Amino acid sequence: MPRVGMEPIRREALVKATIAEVGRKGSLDVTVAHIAARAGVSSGLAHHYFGGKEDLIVAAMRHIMQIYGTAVRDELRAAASPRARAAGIVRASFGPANFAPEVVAAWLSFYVHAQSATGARRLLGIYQRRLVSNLADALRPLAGERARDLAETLAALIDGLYIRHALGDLPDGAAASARVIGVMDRLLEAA
Amino acid sequence: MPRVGMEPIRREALVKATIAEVGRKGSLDVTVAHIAARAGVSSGLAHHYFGGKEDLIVAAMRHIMQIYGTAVRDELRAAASPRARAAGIVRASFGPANFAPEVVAAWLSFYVHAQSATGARRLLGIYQRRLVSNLADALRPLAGERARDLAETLAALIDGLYIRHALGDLPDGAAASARVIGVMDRLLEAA
Amino acid sequence: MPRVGMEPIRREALVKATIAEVGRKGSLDVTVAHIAARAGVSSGLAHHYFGGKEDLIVAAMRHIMQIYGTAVRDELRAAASPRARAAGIVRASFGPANFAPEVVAAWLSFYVHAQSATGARRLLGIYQRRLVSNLADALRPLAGERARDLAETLAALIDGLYIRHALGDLPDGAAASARVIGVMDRLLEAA
Amino acid sequence: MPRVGMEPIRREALVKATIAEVGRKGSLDVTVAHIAARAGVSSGLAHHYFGGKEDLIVAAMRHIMQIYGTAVRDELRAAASPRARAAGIVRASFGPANFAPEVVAAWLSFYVHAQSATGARRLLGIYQRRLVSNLADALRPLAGERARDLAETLAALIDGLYIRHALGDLPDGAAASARVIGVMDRLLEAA
DNA sequence: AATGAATGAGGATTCATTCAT
DNA sequence: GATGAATGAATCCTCATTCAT
Repeated sequence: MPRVGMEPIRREALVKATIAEVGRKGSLDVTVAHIAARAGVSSGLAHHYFGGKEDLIVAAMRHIMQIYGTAVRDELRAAASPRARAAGIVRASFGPANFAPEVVAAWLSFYVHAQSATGARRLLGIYQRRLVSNLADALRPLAGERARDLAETLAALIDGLYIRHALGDLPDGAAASARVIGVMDRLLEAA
Repeated sequence: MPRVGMEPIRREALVKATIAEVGRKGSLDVTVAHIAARAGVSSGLAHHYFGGKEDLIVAAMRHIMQIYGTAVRDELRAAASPRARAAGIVRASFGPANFAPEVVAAWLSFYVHAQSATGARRLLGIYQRRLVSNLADALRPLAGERARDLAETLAALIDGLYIRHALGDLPDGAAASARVIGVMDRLLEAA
Repeated sequence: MPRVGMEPIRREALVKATIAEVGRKGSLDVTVAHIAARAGVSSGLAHHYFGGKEDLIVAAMRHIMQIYGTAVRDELRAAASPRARAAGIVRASFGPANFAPEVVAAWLSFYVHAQSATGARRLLGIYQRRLVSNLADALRPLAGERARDLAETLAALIDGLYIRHALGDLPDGAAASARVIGVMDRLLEAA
Repeated sequence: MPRVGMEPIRREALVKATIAEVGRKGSLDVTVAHIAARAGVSSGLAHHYFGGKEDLIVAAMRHIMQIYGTAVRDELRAAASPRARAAGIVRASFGPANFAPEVVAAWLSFYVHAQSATGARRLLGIYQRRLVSNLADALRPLAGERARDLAETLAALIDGLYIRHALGDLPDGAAASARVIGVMDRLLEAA
């Protein structure tokens, strides 16, 4: 029963279904048919709106990154000091929206996918550079020219905790945040 | 022309071909036929020896982990102090055998695969726990009961640098080692 | 913005778009969506007016045949002698309206389609019989009872030159006409 | 039940099944599954041996052309005079192997396909040029420098009669041959 | 009159796996 | 010990067609 103005609704439903499906399966070996079914539409519609599976994947990545970007912005807005800004970025990385098991699983799948797909790689590169430069900007007042180096270390640590979370290791986002912030504090003191 | 005693030779060739192929492609979307061709045998033989693709994948993971295990043991044998032992483990992680681009790419693929395949997950769990306990053991004389926590942090940092390397970020293994060891030293001082 | 009296306009636009699209592609593997887009309407409208793709194809064939029929009538009207009448029919076959590359490509596609579609076959049969009887009528004063046979030969020759034109062989319509008329003259003399 | 040395047998069976299927349907809208079923194998095998549908089509064209080429060679070998050579080529074109309804239908489909597929077009170009030059060579002793022109006319006439046969017009190959040879004779006299 | 949302059947293609030799 | 012939399930994608608005 076609109604007008459905496009944005369908697109969003499909993107969310993609993330959910990839997250549940823990890999990109997911069929368009399943995604479409989960979104409550036919597989044909997924192709109609996105052109193909790859585009759907990329759209899902973009969506996940947008969620993360929003979380970062919210944390930054609420932060009063440089340290609070850095800590906020870390907390955003492990916030509920980002650190839900299926989202983490999807993230990890996208990382691997980026190794072979150009579009995905570009997208991920943007995210990674932004994470590092956000962190470096926040740390500059505290660490000066060491800020960049510190930011890179923290970014890597965040990614590493993500991986381990995806494989079922770590307890929760709060613990992960605390660990990264703890390391940050000690590395700042060590200067 | 079949000859006797070929089994171990074929098995190794297939395992190495699997790693090479997965590393080159950057994903497990690799055909048994390609792997077999690279190993110079028929695809039927791969099944004959390994039972199926999944088992071949697991064997390849095991092989990569053995290489890593050997590198760690070599480093530990040569180390004189607790700090040298910890640093050795880190260096083993980023040594040439482990940090070759295709090996890193394969590692990452295996990580994702472990999200959905039980056998792979179990194997990876063993590796991760061993890495952490190796590190913790080495650090105990220096950090006491904080050793475990520190080891977990360093393990996550190592994994994070791996990921970023896989996506083309970091320069080389030496730099990665230096970064981790630097963080380790400062965290030890901070106590 | 729907307006009244649009039907004939839409129909013609769709028919012309069909010919153009089939001609461009060189086959009936053309989507209704493409045709509709070229005609500046939605694909739904094409079905609304024609019922289905097949009917659209048949309408396009009919249109092409009408163009040809008009060209023949014009030539016949201007012809003074029997020979001029026959030559006129030939010239009409290779006139600009019929011998444009895309029209020739469409013709050929329709020929093949007629092998499997009844409606198309019937339509094409009408055209072929008319071509032959037009030619035979024109030639009767010159060739008597041999007229029919001669007409069949010339009709086949015309079709053959069409095919070769469609595949990029022949220079232009004038040369094709000249060739057929030359053959005709010699066959008439040979009596 | 795999046996060794099946490849040539399967290839031929698939090629013949392709011609039969295309001929029966009168178009290239034929599924690989149907072709494979007719050849008594799975659809996967068709891809295994030919790579894809298009390659299968091209192989079928090549096969049809080889049959024709053989028929021409046989006729030429048996011909004593220039005229007999030319007549032989014509007869080969309408011989039983070439003029069977399904073969003619396949030919016509290939003609159309050649409009859009490069490989098919190239192949058909070779056939067409060979037909013309074979004819021209045969006619040279009789028609001198008019041989080429005459050959082109006869080639077009042959193609035209093929089309009309495909659409159910003409009685049989003998009649078609007689018509072409008759035209040839009269055009030769007319010099 | 016209749209475009939506479907779903159908088809090419890939590939792990099996098995006779 | 080794091959490669063969299968068939699985999946992506296309597209004619329908229908509510």
